Amino acid sequence: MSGIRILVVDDHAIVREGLKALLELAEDVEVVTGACSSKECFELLTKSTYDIILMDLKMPGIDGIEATRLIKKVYPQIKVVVLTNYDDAEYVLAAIKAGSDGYVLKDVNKGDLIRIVRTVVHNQSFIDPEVTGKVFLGLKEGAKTSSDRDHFRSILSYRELEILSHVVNGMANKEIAAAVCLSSDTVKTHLKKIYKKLGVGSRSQAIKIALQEGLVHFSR
Amino acid sequence: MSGIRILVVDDHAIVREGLKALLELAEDVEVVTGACSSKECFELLTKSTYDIILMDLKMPGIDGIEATRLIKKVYPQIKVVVLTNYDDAEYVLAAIKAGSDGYVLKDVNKGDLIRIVRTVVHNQSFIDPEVTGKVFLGLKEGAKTSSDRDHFRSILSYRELEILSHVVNGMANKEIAAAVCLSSDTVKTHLKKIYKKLGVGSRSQAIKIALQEGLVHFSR
DNA sequence: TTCCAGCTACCCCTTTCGGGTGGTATCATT
DNA sequence: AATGATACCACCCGAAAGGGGTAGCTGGAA
Repeated sequence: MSGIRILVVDDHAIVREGLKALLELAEDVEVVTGACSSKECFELLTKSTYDIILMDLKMPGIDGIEATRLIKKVYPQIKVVVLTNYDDAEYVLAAIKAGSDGYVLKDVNKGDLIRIVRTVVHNQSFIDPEVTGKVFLGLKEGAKTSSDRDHFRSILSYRELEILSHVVNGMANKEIAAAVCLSSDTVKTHLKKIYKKLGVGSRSQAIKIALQEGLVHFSR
Repeated sequence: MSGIRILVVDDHAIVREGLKALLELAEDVEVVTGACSSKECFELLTKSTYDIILMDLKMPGIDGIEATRLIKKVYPQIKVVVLTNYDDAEYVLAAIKAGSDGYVLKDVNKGDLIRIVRTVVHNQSFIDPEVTGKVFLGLKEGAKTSSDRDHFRSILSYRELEILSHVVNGMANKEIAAAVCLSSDTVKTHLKKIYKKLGVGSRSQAIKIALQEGLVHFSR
């Protein structure tokens, strides 16, 4: 049988060429072609056929999600694996809804990547374990365009967010108490709840989550 | 004459392996090694020597600017080329101030990349034409840029930055001690110095400064 | 009505942090 | 030989933070 025909779509030449070099090390890979944009990708698809497409998300013009949707509409038999830096539930869900057959973070190692390509070509979809947790969280909260951010927003009360924002901005409990006119004991009580809700055990971990999820921001 | 010894520092295996595959196509390239972090980069530098380092900017822990500055401090003869997606004047300027010998965007094509490597190794610095315009613009816009950042960067030692990055990522002193193989008393000593240098009095304030000034980043 | 979530405040107790001081060792520079 | 910067370790002490629990007060939902 002939090998796997792969098309790499990424606006960075280094990633394209790098992936090409890597994937062609595998003996069952027949041809790897690169496209620098969704547009070029479509042009190539009219000229030749491929078994699988590795698709970047962030690209000038039509992005990877949109491109995936269009490809699966016209060529449903071609597998599309999204290969990206972003692990937000939003992106993963969007990619899946767009019909992609896989979602892999760019920090995958090369052996895994080749295995994943083979897996997907054999009609099994694949989602990077790094992101599955986030996806399930997002799905549980409403199966809409929900993200972790919405999740945490909905479980932290206004008062808690207020206090959390002061914590993020480097204030001590006593200072927070003065700022919001509470006893510092009450601030501590709120913080205990915040930590429990965020699943952390310290101020600095709470700060990390709060900033990563965009719950609060630095106030200059 | 022996070939050019290259070290690639990037947290993405694909980029590392890709660059390696690409660069080794050149006949005058002797060895290309990959490092996934600034930390690993420093470790490799103690074991072997390189002519040139291709350095990513955005990395967990100590970032590329910081790493460049520390490398040029200890090994001024090694060339450092920043290889990144970002074309902001700020980054370019920071890279230059940190002592880098080149600044190249990741969408460079492979032929150019190899030529640039040779150019830099022969003591000529190189800035991607794509970004030079922006830099001049940025310079004209106002020399106000981020002098604070440069200030802090230059006064924190490698060890201090390493510990600070763990703090930012939510670790307690005891955990940091275990992670970097120190006594927790030593970690505390370092932290006291860090606070003094940053002009803060607590962990959370240090986190805020560190993130705002871009001294360290979250590691996923 | 009852029930619950949110907000407030206090208790006790342990661990962690931060400041201060002291010391040793290394290395490059002076 | 001396100096300064860096890294390392140790002790003390008081302050801050964190974990547990209890409890009164609201207002809205079941």
